[in-house]
Amino acid sequence: MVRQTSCVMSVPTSANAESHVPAPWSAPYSCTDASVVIPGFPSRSWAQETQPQFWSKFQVWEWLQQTLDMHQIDAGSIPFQNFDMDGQQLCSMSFQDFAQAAGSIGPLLFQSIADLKWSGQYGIEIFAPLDIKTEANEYQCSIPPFREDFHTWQSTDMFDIKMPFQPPVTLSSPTPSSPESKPPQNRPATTQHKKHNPRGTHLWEFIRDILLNPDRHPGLIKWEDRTAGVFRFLKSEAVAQLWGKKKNNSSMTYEKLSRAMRYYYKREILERVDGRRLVYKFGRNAQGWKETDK
DNA sequence: ATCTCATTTCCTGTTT
DNA sequence: TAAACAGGAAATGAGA
Repeated sequence: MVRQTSCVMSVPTSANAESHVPAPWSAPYSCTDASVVIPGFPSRSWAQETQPQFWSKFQVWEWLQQTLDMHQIDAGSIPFQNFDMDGQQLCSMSFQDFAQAAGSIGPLLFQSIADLKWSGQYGIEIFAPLDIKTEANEYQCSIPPFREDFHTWQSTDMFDIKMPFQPPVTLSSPTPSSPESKPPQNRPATTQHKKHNPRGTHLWEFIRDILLNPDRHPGLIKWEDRTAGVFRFLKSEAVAQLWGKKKNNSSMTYEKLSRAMRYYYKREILERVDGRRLVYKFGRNAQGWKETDK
């Protein structure tokens, strides 16, 4: 019995700030208000959509994330907890408050909110990327082409292609594709060169490979801090579907994928990144992701 | 056949 | 309120 997954929202993305090639399946900001189009989609008033003073904490968080995305600012450079507030509180912040909360980025954020307040008041769409309905945008715009794309991947599985980091000679591990490899002395000779890796690629390697090949899957996952190994899912459900495709499992969801990701914390393949949704960090037992590993 | 491993599935509760 | 996060428990399936 397969539980049907409905359209699930991943973190809304601004236009792929990092990837120069726009995602073939996404025309994010050309999509119109999906609450009109999608039956059952929770409708919100226009004022609630556009005027920051109506935002929830979560929407404030979304705005923050997207504004940083837009300006290609490392999200780790500002303390998100300083913006743990709803839209009303946000709008009551002075220029100085922003400067205090976000340092040098404060003015930029202040300007962004000022623009939004103004555009909200007069009905002008200045901040197009702040489309709270990215969920619906993905439903409308992303999924169908995304599936088409699957067909192209089907025949040429990227993970069967030799990656720049793949050659074993470049890595210390005898089995570069396996994270948990222990020093060979503890393993029988027969298993030293062949890890228990029944399905070819582990999840964390799959994620890593997407990150290392952004042109192949633009807009799915992006580095937040390249050197520290911090990354963020932009299209969580799309990644899950891609993973499911690889595993021949059409019912894969981000919820299930994320459970597998959480198991990696204990094994130190991933480290927790607290307080930031859809953000993970490679741990000491993840290999092949560093720039120096190439 | 049995065991291990790496998920996958399902779940309840919590946080954002 | 929805989406994401946490993590327990059990199931699954492929390799050893």
